[in-house]
Parts: sequence; C-alpha cells; structure tokens
Amino acid sequence: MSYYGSVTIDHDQDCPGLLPEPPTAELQLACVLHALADPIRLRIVSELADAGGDELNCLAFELPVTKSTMTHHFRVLREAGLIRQHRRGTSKMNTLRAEDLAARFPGLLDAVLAAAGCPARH
Amino acid sequence: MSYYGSVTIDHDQDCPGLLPEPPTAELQLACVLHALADPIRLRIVSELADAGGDELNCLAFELPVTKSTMTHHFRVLREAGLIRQHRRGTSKMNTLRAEDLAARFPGLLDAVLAAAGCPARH
DNA sequence: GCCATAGTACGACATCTCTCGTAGTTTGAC
DNA sequence: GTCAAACTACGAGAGATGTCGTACTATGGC
Repeated sequence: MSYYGSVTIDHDQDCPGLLPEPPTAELQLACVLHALADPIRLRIVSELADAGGDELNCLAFELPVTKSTMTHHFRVLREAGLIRQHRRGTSKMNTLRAEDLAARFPGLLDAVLAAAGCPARH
Repeated sequence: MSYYGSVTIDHDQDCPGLLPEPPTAELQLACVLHALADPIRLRIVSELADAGGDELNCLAFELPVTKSTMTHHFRVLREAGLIRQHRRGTSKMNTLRAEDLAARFPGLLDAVLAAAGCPARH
C-alpha cells in the first residue's frame, strides 16, 4: 500500500545481525493490520506466538509456498514491525515483537491471536 | 483478496431495505483485518464508533474521495461484516456491527478503535 | 577448497485494489 | 410530471500484491 508512507527503518542499537525494523513509536496501525490481513502471515504470527518468545527460523514454518515467497512475507512482517529478525549462521531467526506491539497498540495483538485461534463456527 | 473464499451473504430476517451481509458466525478474520487495513475505511469505522450506534449516511463522512470510491469502500466494509447498511429514502444508512464483531472476535474492534484513536508518537 | 544449507535478488506474471469519470437508478419534494 | 439529492454500475487506468523460477550470496561443516 503506497499511502502508508515509507516505513522509517532506523535502529539505534546496532546489534550485529539484526535486520532493520521500525521503532516502536512509529508503528503504523494500517500497516500492521495490512500485514496481518494475509492468511500466510497470520499463520506465521500465530506460530511465533505459540512459540512463546522462542526464535524460529524461516523454514521452521511449513508454509505452502516457495522460499522466495516466504522471504517476501517475512519481510512484510518485519517492515510492519510485527517481527524481529536477526541472522544466526545460515539461518534467520524470527521473534514476535509482542511487547512493542502491546506498548503501541494495547490489546490488538492479543485480540487478533485469540481470533485466529478459533477459526469458524456455524 | 481471492483466497478468503466467497463471502456467504444470506440473511434470514428479510428486513426491507437491509443490504446483504455475512452472518456473524461466518465473519472471516483475514477479511475483517483487510477491510480495516485501509486509512479511509478505518476512518469510517472510527467515526461510526464515535457515533455510538447512531446511523450515518454515506455523505455524512467527509471523505477525500469521490462518491463512487465511497460506494466501493462502504461495500468492502459491509461484505467483510463490519457495517450494516439499509436504505432510507434516497440515503443509505450505516451502522457499525459492533456487537456481532465482539461476539465473533472479542476485543478486536475495541483494540483497533483504541489504536486508531491515538495516532503517532515520537 | 568444496559442498550443502538457508535465505536473497530479480524479473515475470496474473490478479487485486484504489481511484476516477460518466451515465444511470431510485427516492422524495414540489 | 419534473427536479434534485443520494447513491450505484460500469469501465478504465495506475499501482500494489502474491506467487513463482532461476540465479545468486552468505555461512558453516568437512
């Protein structure tokens, strides 16, 4: 989406291997919702939440898409500020930025995760 | 988004003038998030929430787009199940389906509205 | 050095999305 | 019946998105 504006990606703590991400204060609601509004990405976020803060590499998610498509989705999530990524060896480890999100948009992530947990009823 | 599947739009109560909308039990999370992931639509939802359940016609929202674009956004919101629309006279009145959403995705709408209320910090 | 593993870059493509303008419909007021 | 107001339908266009395949770049183990 073009009109979200460019995601400011600066980071003060230059932790080695950490990939650029937007600071907490600049997370954009529309951008976060857009990142969550895709079944694949929702699943990634959901599984990261289930991991309880543990780091998962990209291939730990058995997603029904190719590696290059995975790269795309992980980047969308990182640029929206939902996940944090840093390199370790040949892998890229992912964690959910749950605390940052809770600080910026209280209750939002929890509500989405709860909603994602109970799919359909009828 | 194609892979949400077709929105089931049946309605038992054939209230005259009510436009078709998905039943509460069939609201799709990804679909709802996608509908909210647009600044214009987020604003519509926000203003409807501020109206506290009152009905607002489409032109009551002073949106920076043409009428046909408004029609488009209101339709997206209705088909996602976020708003209810029914005709009255030459107008189409809109209300937020706050209770339906709270029943299906507890806390989600509230969190989004709260997040939309406090835009940016730095 | 060689190789396998994990991931990226890039281009391509089909589809979707947002936007508009113009023409049309429906409704209520006169 | 005529007219204005509110909205819709339709087509078009620019741009974004999700997907893939191929080629490429680390990184670590041998």
